[in-house]
Amino acid sequence: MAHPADSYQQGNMRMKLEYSELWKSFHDIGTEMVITKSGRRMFPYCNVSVSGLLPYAKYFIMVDMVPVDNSRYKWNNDQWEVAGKAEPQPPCRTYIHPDSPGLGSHWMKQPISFLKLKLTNNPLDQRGHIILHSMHRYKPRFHVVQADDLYSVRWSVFQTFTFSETTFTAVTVYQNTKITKLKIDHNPFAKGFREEGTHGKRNRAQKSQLCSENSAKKLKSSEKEPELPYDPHREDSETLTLSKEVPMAQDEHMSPWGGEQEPGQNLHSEGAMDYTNSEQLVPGQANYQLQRSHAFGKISSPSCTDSQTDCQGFDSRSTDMATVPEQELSSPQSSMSLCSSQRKPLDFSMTTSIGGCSKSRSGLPLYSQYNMEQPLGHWSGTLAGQYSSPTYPQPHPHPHHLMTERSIHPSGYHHNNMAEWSQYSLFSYSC
DNA sequence: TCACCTTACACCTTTGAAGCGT
DNA sequence: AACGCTTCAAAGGTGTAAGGTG
Repeated sequence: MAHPADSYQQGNMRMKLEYSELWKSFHDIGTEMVITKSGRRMFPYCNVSVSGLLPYAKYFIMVDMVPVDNSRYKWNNDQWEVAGKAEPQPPCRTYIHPDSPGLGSHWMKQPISFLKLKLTNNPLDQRGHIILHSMHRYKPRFHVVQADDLYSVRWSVFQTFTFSETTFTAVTVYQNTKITKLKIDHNPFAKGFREEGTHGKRNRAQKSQLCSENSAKKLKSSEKEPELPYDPHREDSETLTLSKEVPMAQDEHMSPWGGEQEPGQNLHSEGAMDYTNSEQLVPGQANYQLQRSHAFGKISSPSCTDSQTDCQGFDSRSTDMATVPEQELSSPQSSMSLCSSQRKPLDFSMTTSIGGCSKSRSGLPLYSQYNMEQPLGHWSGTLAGQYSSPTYPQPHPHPHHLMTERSIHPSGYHHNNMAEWSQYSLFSYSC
């Protein structure tokens, strides 16, 4: 009988997307996320729960956005259609959860909220927001890295998870009115636009009256309706009360995302990847296990967070992991393969971190970053932006907070050729 | 002309400090 | 003094609409 700790050593890391029913309801229509110059939060926002971490080990939890294809889109005749080739990708930025590095027990205690993650279309952004192109499609990618500090992150194993229902089109103005309505209905900040109350903006007189009404409402706060899933401080994972209010997810083939792109067109097409990478520094076996929260279209119970049945919801229709052969999913180290096997880096914003290089058993360098004394100014701020901003606490005292830029290469953590890698660190690189 | 973007705005929630009572 | 609760104002998150840009 295996020791309980063995399960951790075997890499039973799992990730579950919270509010997946809400995500699906958006996904069925074609999720759009507004991006602004000053940065805009996502709604629905990314909220995941993880399990299988070592309780007393430290982890970084990170998110980046990867393009789902190489196309630019336009909204025409009530549907999205390809409008040409994608623009060169802006500097890839990785949002590190401000609790990082945190103990495994901390991360597993409650769902991990990325509420404060912001998206921007400003390539000169200095606040560390994730830079995207409008009218392009992206998918959030979650990384779990066991590391004590930022310095050691680069040598660590990346467990990467994606959820197909989180795919979205970045827009500056909503294109699909159904999305607008769905956002208004579910986002408390947009309550003022709900039809149940008033229609659109009120004049000042109405506002004055409203203030009085609000005061009265506060006195009756105990009668307040339960709000939709928003509270970032909620410690339980009872997000599923929501499922009563969200339309049942439709089959994937009904989704506006479906059928528009072939796997082969996807720059990140995992299906074309090489999963035989054996050169990674993996301290132990690391299974890539995509955690599905529910079977498709199935309303799960609030208590299913850690249930076994919850772990069986893998559905080839509803997850991008369908592009990965199942045997690959269960093979050791395949989690890194997902990243490392991407032969064409999409983009890499330069780094000022000190050089680092890990070596495989064969002696080949794996993942390295090179010095740049002077970062390109408009690119600075990715990681340091998080740390230097008063919004984000400094998670760990480390000299490398002095870094002005440190972006995780979106396409991988494995390069055999150091010279090849180093050139990425000089300029933004697009394939 | 058109598609897309920026900006200002009204309306809303969240947050945290101040005040008060126990 | 410490704690908990309430109140209130400021900060910040929303979608909308008008105007700007290429």
